[in-house]
Amino acid sequence: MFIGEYQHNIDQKGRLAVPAKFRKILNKGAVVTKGLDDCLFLYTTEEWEKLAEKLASLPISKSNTRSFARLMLAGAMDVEIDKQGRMLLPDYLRKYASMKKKVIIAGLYNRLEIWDDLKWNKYKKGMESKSGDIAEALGELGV
Amino acid sequence: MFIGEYQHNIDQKGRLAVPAKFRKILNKGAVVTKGLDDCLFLYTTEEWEKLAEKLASLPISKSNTRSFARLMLAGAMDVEIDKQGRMLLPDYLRKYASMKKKVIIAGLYNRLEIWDDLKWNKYKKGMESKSGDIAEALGELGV
DNA sequence: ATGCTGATATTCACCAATAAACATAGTTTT
DNA sequence: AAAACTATGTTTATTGGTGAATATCAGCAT
Repeated sequence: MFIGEYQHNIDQKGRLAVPAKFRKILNKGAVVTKGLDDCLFLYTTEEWEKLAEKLASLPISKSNTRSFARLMLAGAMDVEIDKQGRMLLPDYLRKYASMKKKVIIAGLYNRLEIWDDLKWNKYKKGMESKSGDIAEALGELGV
Repeated sequence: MFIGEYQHNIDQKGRLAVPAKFRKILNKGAVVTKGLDDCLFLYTTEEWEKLAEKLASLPISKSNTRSFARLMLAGAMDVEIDKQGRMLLPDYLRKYASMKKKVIIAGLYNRLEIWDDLKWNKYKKGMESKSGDIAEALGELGV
């Protein structure tokens, strides 16, 4: 499904061109929402509905699951891909993820993540320095 | 499956010709990922799917599994073998493995590894001098 | 050796995707 | 109603990916 890392620009009107290879699948409908680590999550409508149900069924008694569900559910917005393959990112989401112009679109199998490019690169640097742990984790997954 | 060591060149557009004997099997689709020791891993789509499913099913609520999945999934890219037997390596992966032009393609049974030739030769030298220790370690594994 | 075959390397030309500027229609404001 | 603004759509230029053609090289057979 979604895979890879892509760099794209947001235009003056707040529109973002999605990588050409993902357009077909996203044309049926997509949902953007506030993600974790200051990025945005983008799901197909289908995937989103699965997730939304899970979120809605979380125990409302626990304060942290409650706020996590709120973040994702209340922050969500359905977006359309226009004829040129762009989607309009609402202002409040662009602000949430502190996006200026250059953004990174990252494929994470069942979702896309949209990052401000500076944040992405910082995050990645931090991660790659820990690659020793990764080797071990890979072992556990049977690679 | 994959076996042998081959030296190939990356062309101006970032394309790499894969050894002719592997084309047939890779034609169905392949995935390149960030490997260990600054090289790239190349899997058949089939092999990759197994891993990706596992990664995607990790809980997104935990910060370290989240970043691990990000690194592996976003770091991967699905590639196609064109009619001339070449595949396009995305910029960010070539940078990751610090590849210029000459690269080594090494068969490791269920995956291919792609190395910058300089790194490969350094690495190999280091290994060969340690081969005594390695032999002992193998003994412990019962080989 | 010579010529043949298949594989790799390199170059050029074309087409599709992206970025950016511009145009239009529909709303809101005064 | 006119001006300004917003959202959406269109056009163009540039970039980069894709395909085709040619050249080079190695292995093999005659």
